[in-house]
Amino acid sequence: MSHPQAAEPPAAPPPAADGLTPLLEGTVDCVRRETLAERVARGEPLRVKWGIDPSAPDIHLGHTVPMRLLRRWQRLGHRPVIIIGDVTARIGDPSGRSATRPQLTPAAVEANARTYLDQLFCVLEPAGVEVRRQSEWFEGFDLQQMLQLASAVTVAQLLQREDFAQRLREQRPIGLHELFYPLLQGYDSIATTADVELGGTDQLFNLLLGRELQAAAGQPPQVIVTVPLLVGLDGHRKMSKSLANAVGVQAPAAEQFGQLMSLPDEQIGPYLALVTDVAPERRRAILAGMAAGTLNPRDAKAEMARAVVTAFHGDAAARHAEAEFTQVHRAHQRPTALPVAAVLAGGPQDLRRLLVAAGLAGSLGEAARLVRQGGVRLDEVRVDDWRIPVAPSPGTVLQVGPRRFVELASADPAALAPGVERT
RNA sequence: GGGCGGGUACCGAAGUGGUCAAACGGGGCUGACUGUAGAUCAGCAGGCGUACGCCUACAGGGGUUCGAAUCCUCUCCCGCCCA
Repeated sequence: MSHPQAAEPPAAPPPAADGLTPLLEGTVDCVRRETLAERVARGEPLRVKWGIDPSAPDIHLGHTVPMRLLRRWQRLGHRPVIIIGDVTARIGDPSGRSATRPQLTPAAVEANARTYLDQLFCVLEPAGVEVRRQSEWFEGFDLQQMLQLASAVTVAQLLQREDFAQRLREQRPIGLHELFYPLLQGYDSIATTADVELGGTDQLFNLLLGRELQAAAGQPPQVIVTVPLLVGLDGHRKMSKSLANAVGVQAPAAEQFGQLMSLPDEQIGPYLALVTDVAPERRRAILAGMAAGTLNPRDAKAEMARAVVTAFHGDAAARHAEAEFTQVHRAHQRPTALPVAAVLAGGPQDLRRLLVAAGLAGSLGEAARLVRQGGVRLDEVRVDDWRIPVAPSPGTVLQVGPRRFVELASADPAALAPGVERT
């Protein structure tokens, strides 16, 4: 990553003589704070733009950092203008990436865009939100308009962007289409007459370019507000679906809880600040407790995880997820509900084939390896030789590793043993 | 159009005729330990066959050779320099 952003909770903002604290608390940069202060002082409801590319099916926790800020503005009387980047998603935002992204097909983008609409309102309140798609204005864009847009900036200007500059330096490819990304995003601000645009700190370049394009189009340039980037579960890189370090807002409660528990301890503070509503005093108490050694980081992390899961699934589901987690990972017991695999033939079977059929191994070789390494259990009893066929009865629990469980059932539906619970 | 350097497993990257199913790092997985799916330590890691073995794989095609990721050739793709 070219510019890893420590997602430290930002320092307390300066005393808010201009009354902007409620709008800017927890943010990183604000470009043209004076402009913002004036307009807010006049009581103007502002059009606050935030864009998201439907480049993956799920919105994740990282997206919710700007979304939560947007919600705050919304509650203070401003209008969220959400841009679904159904055109830029086909380019793939190269921000902060060191490689060209694969381009998505329009159909894939469309499918993702649909799922986003629901997910947005996991955080935002629907009333008064303006949701727009880029295709509304780019569908009819002609070459003339494209060239005119492109003439507003220079190549040198675009190449200042750190990820482009870095790739150029390292002699790695930069697709010409990628240079258009900031232009398109900037044009969105013109099309929606944005007064303010929010984004992660990695978006600063794009956001600033939006100001220039607006000015060139005769519009007052938008105010820019950036928020810290949320570090992913690996504890180092920005949360991103493609880095497989993301927590989906629609993931099941148990999965979210477990993923959050795998977060490195140093990120507990940033997560509390960025993706929970835990009060600042409580946050400080938690961090102080960990520093003093009086609070087990595991418990602090569990509190954070519970707060996050509660926001998406409610209190009961969050408590249940925590209880299950404790049961499986601390007490090393099976979870209360298990997936059922109808794979039993009724006689002795090759354990490897059972594992593959139950979806616990990808190949016979992998299955053999899991058994050899001692990772396979039948009803809690380790089985370490796959060459001896096994004949488990329906209801037996097949386990791989510490956290993958499957309840075995007969492959023949007619022979389903009575009393076997199907889920 | 010319010159040069590249394309290796999920990712990055070694290897430049046999001992290569391919070093090393990351990611993944298993075990031990534990405060968790965290940290640390150990190990595993193409597919099929219950050892020996076979098949597929080092951008793609063709070739040389007893034998090729490695040599030749054509094609495709990427980067740099020159035009």
